[in-house]
Formats: sequence, C-alpha cells, structure tokens
Amino acid sequence: MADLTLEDVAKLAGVSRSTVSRVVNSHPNVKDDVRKRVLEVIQNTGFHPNLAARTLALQRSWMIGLVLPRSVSSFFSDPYFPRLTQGIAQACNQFTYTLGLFLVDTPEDEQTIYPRVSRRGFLDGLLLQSGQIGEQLIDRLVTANIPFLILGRPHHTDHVSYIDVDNVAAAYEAVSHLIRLGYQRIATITGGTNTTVGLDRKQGYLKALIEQGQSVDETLVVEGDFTEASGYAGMRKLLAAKPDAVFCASDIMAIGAMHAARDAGLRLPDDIAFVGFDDLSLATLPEPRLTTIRQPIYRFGFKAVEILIDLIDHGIQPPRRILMDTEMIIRESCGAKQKMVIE
Amino acid sequence: MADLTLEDVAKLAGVSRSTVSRVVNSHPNVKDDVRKRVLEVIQNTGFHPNLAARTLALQRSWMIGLVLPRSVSSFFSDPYFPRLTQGIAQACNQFTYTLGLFLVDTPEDEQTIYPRVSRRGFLDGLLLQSGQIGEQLIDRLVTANIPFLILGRPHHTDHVSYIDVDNVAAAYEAVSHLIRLGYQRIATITGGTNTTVGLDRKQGYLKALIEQGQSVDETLVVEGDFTEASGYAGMRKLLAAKPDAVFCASDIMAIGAMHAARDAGLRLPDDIAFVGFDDLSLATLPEPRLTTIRQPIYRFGFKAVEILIDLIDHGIQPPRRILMDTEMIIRESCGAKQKMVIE
DNA sequence: GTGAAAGCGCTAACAG
DNA sequence: CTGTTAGCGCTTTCAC
Repeated sequence: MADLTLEDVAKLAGVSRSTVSRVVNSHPNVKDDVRKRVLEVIQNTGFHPNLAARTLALQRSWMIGLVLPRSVSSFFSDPYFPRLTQGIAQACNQFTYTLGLFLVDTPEDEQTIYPRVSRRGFLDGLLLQSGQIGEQLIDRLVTANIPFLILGRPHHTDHVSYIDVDNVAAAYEAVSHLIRLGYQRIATITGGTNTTVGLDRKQGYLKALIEQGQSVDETLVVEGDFTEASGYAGMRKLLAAKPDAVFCASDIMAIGAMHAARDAGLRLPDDIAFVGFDDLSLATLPEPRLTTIRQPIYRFGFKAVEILIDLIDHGIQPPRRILMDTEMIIRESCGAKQKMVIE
Repeated sequence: MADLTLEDVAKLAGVSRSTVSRVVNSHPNVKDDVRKRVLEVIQNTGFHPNLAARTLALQRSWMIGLVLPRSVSSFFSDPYFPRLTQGIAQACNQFTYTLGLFLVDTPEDEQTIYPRVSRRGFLDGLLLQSGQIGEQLIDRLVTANIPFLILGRPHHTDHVSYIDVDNVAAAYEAVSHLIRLGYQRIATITGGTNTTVGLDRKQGYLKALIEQGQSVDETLVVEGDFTEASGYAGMRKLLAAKPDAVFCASDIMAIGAMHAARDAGLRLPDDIAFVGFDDLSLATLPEPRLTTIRQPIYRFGFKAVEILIDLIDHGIQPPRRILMDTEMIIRESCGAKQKMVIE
C-alpha cells in the first residue's frame, strides 16, 4: 500500500518515471495538466519517495548528526544538553533536515562512533559537541572531508569551524557586576579545567579582577566539574577563605554551593552572594533565585544548524568561527536588589 | 579518500565486488587467505560501506525514529524526556541502531511529520511518545504497515503495541504509604487529565483511598499539568481544604506545591507531607528532599528499543503490551523519617 | 569458493 | 515538454 514506487505512480498517471520525478521535485518543465494529473495520483495513493534511493542518487540525505561525547551523559542532569538538543531539533525541522542523535557513552561507543557517523551519503554533516573525546575523531573527519561544526571552542585544533558563546566576556560581565556591587572577596568555583568552557569562564573571572584592580587570591579559586556535588564540595573548601561572593561556572554548581553555604550557617545573599551561569530551568528554583548569565541556547542551536548547512552547501573552507553574545539576568542571589533598597 | 566503493576495494584486493561484500558481511563462503587479504585492504583504506546503498538493497536501514509530540517540548524543563531520550539512545548504541530524533513542535511540524517519518527504507521502525497528537498519525502508520511502539499507554487505540510503567499501581503504593503513616486528609495534584499518565496516577490515588477506607473528598483533588507553576497554583487551591499530605503526579509539580505551602507559612513535612513522582534529578533538590516513585527509565528505554526491534524482526502481530514496575523511594518529605524517630 | 549480472528506487543527462 | 537510459553502491541469486 505504501510501498509504491515512482514507476507505479507513473503507470497510474500514464506518464514516464522521469515526469513523476520532475513533479515530485517541482521541476518547471512539466505541462500544467500533466502535473495536475500526476499530483492527483500522488495524493490518492499517498506516495512518498524512498529516501534511501534518493540519497543514493543524489549523494545527499538531508540528515545531519549531533554527537554528544561521553562527558556529556552525566551532564544530562544539567538541563543544558537537553535544551541544546531541542534547539537543534527545532532548527532541523525548520530546514527540513532530519536529526540523528549519537550519544557517545561508553569507551566502546567511542570506538564505534566514527564508522557509524562517517558513512558517506548517510549523513550530510555533523554537529560535534566539544569535550573529552574528539581529537582523533576530528582528524578523521577532516581527512574524510565530512562537513562538521564544533559546538564550543575546541582545545587545540585550529583549522575547524566552531560556534560558541563568548564565555570569557560573559564571566567578565558577571564578575564585574559583583565588583560593582562592592564585594571584596569574590571567589569562583570553576567548571572542569580540562574543558574549554571551564577554562574560558575562569579566565573571564581573572580578567575582571585584574583589570578592575582586585588582587587574585588563589584560595578563592576552586575547581569544580559542572556537577551539583562539585559545587557543594567547592563551597566547603572555600569557606575557610571567607568569600563574600561566589561566581559559579554553572547554575547547578551554584545550587550545590548555596546548599553548602546555608549548611554552614550563612545567610543568602546577605552573608554571601552567588552568581551562576546558564539560566536554564534551574535558576529560579533556589531561594534566593539565581542571578546568572543567560545562554542564548535556542539561537545557538538554530545558528549551529544554519552554519552546518552552509558548510554542506558551500564547502568547508574557510572555517567559520562564531561567538555569540550572552545576557546577564539579575535576580536576588547576587544581593543587587537588597543593596538597591538599602542605599 | 574516504569515497571508496566496494568496487575499489575489490580492485585493490584483486577480487570481485561480491567477494568483498561477503567479507564485509562475514559470509562463510570465502577462503581464509582471500578473506585476510581483503580485510587488510579494508583496514588500510578505511573503507566503510555506504549506508544508503545498503539500505536500498536490503530495505533495512538499522535506523529507528523517536517521535516526541508537541506537548513535550514544554516538558523539556522536566528531566523526564531528556532521560528517556538518553536511555533510548544508549540502547540504540548497544543494538547498533541509529536514532533519528523528531521533536514535533509546531502544528506545522505535526503536518509534516508523517511524510518525514514514513519514507520506507529510511526508518525501520518508530518509537512514539503518547500524547496530544498521534491518533491520525497512528492510523496512518498502521495502514502503512510501519512497525511502531507507543511509549505510554494510548488513550483509545487498541490494536497497537505499547510499553508503559504501571502508573496506577505506583500511585496506589505512594498513597498507601501516606495512609500507613497516619495521614487523614490526603490530597492530590493530578497531571493533565487529558493524558493517560495523569488519569492513571489519579486512579491509583482514588483506588488506594477507597480500598483502604478513606472517603474521597473532592476538594482534595485538583488538576495540574505537570508544570511547576501548576503545582504551585494547585497547592494554593488546596490550602482551604487543609490537607495534611499531598500526592503530586510529578516531582516538578511537588516542588511547585512545596513552594506554595511554605509561602503559606506551613512547615514541611510537619504541617504537610509531600510525595512526588519520577525521581529523576529533581527529587533531591528541595528541602526536605522528596519521597517519590522512581521511574525505571533506563530499563524502560532499553526495553522499548528491544521490543521495537522485535516488532521489526518478527512482525507487528500480535501487539505487545508491557507494563513496568516502579519503586518507591522514601526520603524526608513524607514525614516517614520523623515519625519513626518519634514513635 | 568466486565472479557476473540483475535489481533496490531514484535522479539527471541526453535525445527527441 | 517528455521518455529513454545510465548510473548512485550495495546485496544476492545464479552459474561456473
């Protein structure tokens, strides 16, 4: 019933296979009445062209892959990746691309990912979340000439296209805000410093302190790994150094840190202020609600797909490099509201 | 470089295309030394068969689709769907299937979903989240003879395969637990009662009360829609009826409800106890931590893929119906811990 | 065991 | 404008 071919439709409409193909692809060279007749048959039979065949003939599948590397699976407790995926999926809908999802989870998956992803004609291109793995994968993709775009700024690799938010600028803005509010001992709980995001946000923190005349106190810098637990642990370590404000590299870490601060008997935000990073669903849950940096995640996903398609259509050279702007969202956790009332 | 074909490999190995194909598919009828030679060439050249071609020849793509209907996109703030997706993706990895993700977001997407998903030879089967849309889609899939499995118990449709958790039994268990703890006025904030999940959990609540001799008070039943906001609003409505415990149909609603209770000056869990549903990442965030029903989500996703593959391999008749067990996780929000200490 | 040849369903020159 | 024909890269009878 649904297993019709172009040939079947052609027979039913009394034309040749090519004509039907032209109609399907809205090629201009078809007489109006013929087109109408064919369209009717298609309508009545519910014919849809077989994608595998079309892909084979055209060397184009209108399907792209999203690869989320290992580190990520544990990140699924953080809403970042779901939202990113959602944004990308929506963009794919708009461009009528199909999205293949590749979650690289075990070291085994890591081994099998390249073959699964590289089969020519199957995927037109790839969105690759930067992270733990990838370097060898990237090399292979480059030599295989497969269009791809890195999500996040890659570590070392240089001749590739990527899209990222401007983490340095964002962290700089967040910390500047705290400085402006008069905090003197601003700490940070960083993201994993084996990741570019973690590094960039830390750099923004340092840059703000230095440029604005606060000295950097090493005891005010502790490393986390983007998990709530690491936020909690990080805050416990910071306690001794008596910070009056903490810039956390993610909201979920901020939530962990706030727990720890409260457990230590501190009042929020009076005794200690917090700023997070992400502003996905989590930021409004804690009490006080988090001041944070909003990720432009929907636009990010959309732009990523757009650029990947550009890479596919117009070639991968020169590499595209995109940095997107963020926005600071001021709520109660930074103490700004109280201060404004008091002053 | 990576654009090798079977033919190329054949030439390099000095054999015919068929032989290489046999080697690639580990067909027995190949002499050992020939096989070895061919394998070497494959190794050296990094050849991978073109999936589109193979799909066309075999009428099998080893790719399945996951369709999440409209209602879901707003649900992405709830960790349920991300986790489900993750579980399914991992299962796909294990079975070496590729996962296509279809987020049906706008009414427009709803229109285009069938053609995108039905193209024969492109997807071997479909996982369909039950929800708002779907009835017409389901009909079309049935007549098109495409293997699919509904995630969640479908409303009306009857001759289809589905997998769900046993929501009635789970809610029954949760409410029974509250009864056992001695609560007298147990309320519920339901999920959307236009969804089977919402209905089933409500039914479990009612069943427990009735079977265990508590009368059902209509003022203790309010309807939510699985969002935090609806939890908050629901609790505000319940306040007048003075419940001493509330069974919420999801953790995120429980969090909203707890906020509302606290805003009304109630102490948790002393003045009012809460039980949620899901036990994904959210349950341990609030203070007190949530007693809840744990969704066996990883097993669920895995089982879903397994059954879909069974449907693909062994035919879609008879329809498979699976209900999975849940587990109650007791934390502080239900008051069980205090009670045990006091008694 | 191995190769030749047909065919999966579609697109795209190429003739007419 | 329309039909014929030759692939796209792989699997799979069918001979040998």
